[in-house]
Amino acid sequence: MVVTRFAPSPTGYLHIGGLRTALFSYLWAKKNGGKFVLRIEDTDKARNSQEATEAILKAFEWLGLKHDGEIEYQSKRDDIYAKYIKQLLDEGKAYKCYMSKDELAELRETQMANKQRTMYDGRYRDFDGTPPEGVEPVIRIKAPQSGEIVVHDGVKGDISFQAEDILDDFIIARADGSPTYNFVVAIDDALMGINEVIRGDDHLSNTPKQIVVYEALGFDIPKFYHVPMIHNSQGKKLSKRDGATDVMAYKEMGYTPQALLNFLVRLGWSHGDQEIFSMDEMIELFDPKDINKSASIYNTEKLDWLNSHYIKNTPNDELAELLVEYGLTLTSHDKKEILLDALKERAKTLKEMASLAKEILTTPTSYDEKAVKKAYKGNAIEILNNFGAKLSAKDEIHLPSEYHHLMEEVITEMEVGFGKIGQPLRIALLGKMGGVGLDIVMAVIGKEETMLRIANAISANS
RNA sequence: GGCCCCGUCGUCUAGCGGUUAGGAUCCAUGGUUUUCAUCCAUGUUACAGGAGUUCGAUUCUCCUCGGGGUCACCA
Repeated sequence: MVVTRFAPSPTGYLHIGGLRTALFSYLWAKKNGGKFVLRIEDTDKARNSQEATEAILKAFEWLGLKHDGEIEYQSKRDDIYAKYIKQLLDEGKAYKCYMSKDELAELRETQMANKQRTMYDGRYRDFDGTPPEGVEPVIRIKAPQSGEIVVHDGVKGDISFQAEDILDDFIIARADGSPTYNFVVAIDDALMGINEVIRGDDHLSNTPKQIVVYEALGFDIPKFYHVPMIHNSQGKKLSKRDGATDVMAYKEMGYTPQALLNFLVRLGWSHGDQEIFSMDEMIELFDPKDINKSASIYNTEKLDWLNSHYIKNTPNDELAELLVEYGLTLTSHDKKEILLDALKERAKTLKEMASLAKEILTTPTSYDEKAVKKAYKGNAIEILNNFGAKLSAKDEIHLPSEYHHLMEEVITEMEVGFGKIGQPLRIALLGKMGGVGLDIVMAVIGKEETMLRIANAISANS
């Protein structure tokens, strides 16, 4: 069975990059009928927060990503880590190092001055004398000092590291006894049965260290897939400084989960020329072997396109429900079908859609000056009056086509072009140029409101 | 700086020795539209550079250049 995981550290909101690896992991587990584990890596007490964990969960909920089983918290697993630390100590695979932080810093400076690589010199590796007073030791693991470590990566291929280039006896437990990252990930992944690790390739250089832990403990090494980073427009790793990286900000901006997920799945992964993927298709077609080797630059042009695509293809009932979040309640509006049909063709986001709807539904209180100047000349008022009179005479009028017909009657009778009625009427109804078809606007707001707006405009602009 | 990874249109990407280098997005133009948008059509734009290997390289190898990641008692 394929078991994947997403293992964020709760230091902030869920960001775009994390979501993408989470999505990949999720899809791969689902495709294989496996499990997708969510593990909160909260070993750094100073930087973690409960709110951050909740923010991540909230984002998952919005996107419809469900983890399998209970959420695992590393902070609750101290005794497990302690057990393995003791085991390594007993087996002589790890040891106590009494070097102080100051000494370490000093060593590092010397090495830097000599242009050597900075690494622990192993001075306590085989120490059996009397430990210095007043220093709480850290625990270091005995890492191989020579030889080759090969990471079999499903995205990048086999990558080999020379132990002497990158390894030293790294710390697995701090002076206060708490275990460190590279130690606990390996243990957790092994114990939780995670056999396919999909994560950002910023972890690639950590992997040899984790392999050292796997081997010291005799655990099976999982299959790794290191996904290239998402870069900002400067070509650097995407960070919080780059603006909208918080997943929930996309909800606020009016993007749908589908669009965001579809956008993200295509960032660094592809399936031929296909651009649109439903969740089912993603699950069916996703395969980490098709993940790109190179980093991609984050750019929301395509997200906008996808979002409008999904808005166009969302049933109106569903749209009406989604729009409530954006301050638009029209579940009981009798013309909501007409309104939504017109709006979904032009809005790029749900937020935009809501504000467009509000513009239509609200009686204009002011008129765009330039547009008025242009439209209210000649016999514009006369035309409006004519139209108003014809509308007033109608007992029953509901459909856009009926309003359209009425407009046609006016232009035929007065021998003018469509623009002669369209422009002044548009300003009367909406206060400005541009926007939804007038017949639709009138059908949505109804006869009374239409007549009111025409009267308002005539008195304000004649 | 050491180590590691990467390099096809502006962007997301297809390509896996022989293609007029394809699609999408963006942009531009035209058509449709009372307006704006949608929609449709058309168009501009790419194999980082240099050596090899080969009958033939975007594709394989090496070098250069460029970009990125990582080097913590953070995760």
